[in-house]
Amino acid sequence: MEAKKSDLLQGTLDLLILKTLKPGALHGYGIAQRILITSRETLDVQQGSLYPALHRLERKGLVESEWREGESGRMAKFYSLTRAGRKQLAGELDQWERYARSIGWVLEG
Amino acid sequence: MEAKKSDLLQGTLDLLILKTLKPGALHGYGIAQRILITSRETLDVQQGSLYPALHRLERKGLVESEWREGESGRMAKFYSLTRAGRKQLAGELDQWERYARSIGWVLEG
DNA sequence: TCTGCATATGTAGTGATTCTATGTGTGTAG
DNA sequence: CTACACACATAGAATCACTACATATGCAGA
Repeated sequence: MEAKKSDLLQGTLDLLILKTLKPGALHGYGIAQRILITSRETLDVQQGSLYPALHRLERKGLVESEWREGESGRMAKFYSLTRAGRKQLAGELDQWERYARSIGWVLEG
Repeated sequence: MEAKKSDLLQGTLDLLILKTLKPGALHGYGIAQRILITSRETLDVQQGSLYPALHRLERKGLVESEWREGESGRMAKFYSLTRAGRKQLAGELDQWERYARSIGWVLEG
């Protein structure tokens, strides 16, 4: 119903998630927090975007999940990269760089 | 039916078009050519994306159009930026830069 | 001549993805 | 005992780029 001021560009969320999982497993909530921090409070991933994205990535075999107890003593679903996920991350990193460079050329052009 | 490997990230097409129109009026086909050239053959805007985008921008009052004879002696619809369009362009340029920087932080983080 | 190609505009339908809004439940601090 | 941060999830709406298709013109070459 509302303005849909799309915080994230479509297609970049997967990249952010995969990159955030690279150092090690994290639960969904933690992924969003990590992205918020590393982006210096500029990228706030909404829960309604995050969880569907994680399920999508899992369905594609890029991440896998496991329920474990977190540091807070609470159960949470920890996601980690699969081998395919690491490969996908490398590809998406490259894609992003090439894309940003292309846009840059047009904006300077 | 097909893989939907989305050449362009959603939301960046308007920016590319507005930027391309900044130096002066161009017809749709010419805009796509210009983007292809300035992006060094990396961004190929499809017709099915281009024309809806132009109509969208016109409906929003960011560009205006006029049928004129082109250099080829053929009639074509020339688009040019409105004042609102120039303002929008400035905003989108800024947004893109901030967004790309944010992504960069996460990817380095 | 006529055949094809680059030019030029457009629509319909599909698919992918992010958003808002909402719902559930737990552990802890005041 | 009451908030609040944590933690997961889905439904529905909106946006937007893509494929595929339809139409038409001017010119070059066979």
